[in-house]
Amino acid sequence: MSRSNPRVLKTLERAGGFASAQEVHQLMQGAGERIGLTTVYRSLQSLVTEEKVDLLRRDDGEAIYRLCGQGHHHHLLCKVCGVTVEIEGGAIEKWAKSIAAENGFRDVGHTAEIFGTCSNC
Amino acid sequence: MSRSNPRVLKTLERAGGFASAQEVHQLMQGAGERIGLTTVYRSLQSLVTEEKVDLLRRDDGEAIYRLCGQGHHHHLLCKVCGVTVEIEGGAIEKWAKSIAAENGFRDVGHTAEIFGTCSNC
DNA sequence: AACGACAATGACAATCATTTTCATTTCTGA
DNA sequence: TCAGAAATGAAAATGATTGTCATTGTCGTT
Repeated sequence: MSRSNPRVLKTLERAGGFASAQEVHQLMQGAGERIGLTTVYRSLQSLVTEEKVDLLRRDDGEAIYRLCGQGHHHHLLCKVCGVTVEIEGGAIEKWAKSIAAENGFRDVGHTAEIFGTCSNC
Repeated sequence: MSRSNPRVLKTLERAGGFASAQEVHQLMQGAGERIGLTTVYRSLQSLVTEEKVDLLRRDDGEAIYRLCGQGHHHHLLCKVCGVTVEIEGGAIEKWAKSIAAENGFRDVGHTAEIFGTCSNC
């Protein structure tokens, strides 16, 4: 049931661990690999589900996929140059859990991102 | 040359200072205002340029617009029935500020959402 | 080898937010 | 009032992403 095509993962690595689905597809086509765009999308989705890859967004909303370390974390993003820093979210985890409990919610997840201007920009 | 229609800004305020272009448009239509989707988009773009409004992204890539300088809040969302609860984010504000400071970031903003299953579902 | 069940694939169509086009309407200043 | 600029919005275009579905590959069993 693992739809995460290893060739897609390889290509993402070759791309520097940071590319959009369309770019991964073009890279593979350019390298002579025969693969459909649909399959690239499906593989990337599986990789995200398996938490082997991170799903972020370009400024124009296009999805970009990035190799990342294991575990759940959050991002600090520079709006100017696009650099991202993975950060610990221990405080957030606790906050989300307690808020959810107060309101009787179950099976909770959360998202949190911080964005600003980094020291170089 | 100010294409930032004040009715759009008003509506964004009415929406709690946090909505997508499509939602703003629907709100205005629902309120009986005659306005085209194109104009809503153009107005929101201008508001972003004028830095009266912040442009963020939903998880699915849809653009969401947020009033700047506004004390904002966060949401607790039920994935089943869609009910949302506005929540206080004091802890998050502090967390975001300190993380940003540690990494030398300026002009920081953030997003945070919690989702799960509410007590009725 | 031949079969069947089922997962994987990909060409193509559909969806949906957003942008572009362009004709029409509204404003504004002389 | 009139001309030109700006604003508006309906409809078409765009582009990323998802859905459909027929075909192909894989694998365990006879």
